Amino acid sequence: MSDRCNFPQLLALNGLRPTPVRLAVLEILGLADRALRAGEILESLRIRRRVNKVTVYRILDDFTARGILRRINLDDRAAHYELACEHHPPHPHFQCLSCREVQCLDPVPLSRMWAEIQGPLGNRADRIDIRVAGHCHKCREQE
Amino acid sequence: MSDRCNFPQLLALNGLRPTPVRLAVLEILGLADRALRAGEILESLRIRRRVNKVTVYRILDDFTARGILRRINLDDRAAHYELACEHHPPHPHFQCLSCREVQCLDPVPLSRMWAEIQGPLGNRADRIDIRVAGHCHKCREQE
DNA sequence: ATCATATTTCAACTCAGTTGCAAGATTAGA
DNA sequence: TCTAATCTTGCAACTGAGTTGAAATATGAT
Repeated sequence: MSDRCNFPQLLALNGLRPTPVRLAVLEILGLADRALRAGEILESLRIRRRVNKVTVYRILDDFTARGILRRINLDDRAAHYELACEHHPPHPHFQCLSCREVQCLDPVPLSRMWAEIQGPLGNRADRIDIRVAGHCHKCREQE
Repeated sequence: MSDRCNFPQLLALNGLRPTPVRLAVLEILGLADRALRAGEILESLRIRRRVNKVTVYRILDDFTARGILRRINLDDRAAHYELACEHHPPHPHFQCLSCREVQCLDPVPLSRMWAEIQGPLGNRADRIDIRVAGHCHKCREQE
């Protein structure tokens, strides 16, 4: 992802200054192969620089409101975040009930999903979050 | 639901005593037409009797672990709970982004959903939570 | 009735996030 | 350049939701 998105430009398009913390948040999420918790992002940031958690929470909220990030709610108490650029469309998440690890699954078009669900006539679906809870192949082997 | 489930029997099947708090939790959820937050359940309980929140959290955790209840995570921070008896199978939830109201949608079989998603080979899906965010017909009319 | 176990309570705590306001950085205008 | 307005970050203190450990109470079995 990070190799495909121009983060300074992305920020400029949103009228935001390319500050070190903002860029670092995007880079960390760009390099991750899974959705990260705010705490994980904060930890990564602190390896490089001194950052306050409030700053990170505010950046994450702001980015989510602008559609730069997607916030996903898994079973854990903490929300997870991932990039929401065109190279990374919405997709289901798989969470293993043994090791708690999160995997991103292939995207399913919203229209097909909405047809499958047969949502109430007149309602409009803007987003469909799908969370699969189960057991990953690694944990299943160990049983 | 409540007219179809025998709560004392349900508890007995799970080796649990039919205590007033446990029964009241089930009755409250049985009468609700939507998933409730722990706080809402606690509030309802306190109309009838003096109950400690820890008791309620422990009962909700225990019931969820035993499969008597389902815990669902919507966009709000607090988890929501609903009865998980055979008369009330898992189903997608629709949450309106304008009025925040939650609607229960018709159930979709797990196997069909898992096939649709094409989850990774070797992984086993135990549960699929689907949350649709959008705009309900009532709010769309007002636009 | 006595004892073991199950259930509920209490106080204190954690974790994830939020608030208000101060301090520092950046940009635009005089 | 200096200054003011604005944007961004930091700090301390707080909230809401849930958890912990241990004590108190209730219930069931003998």
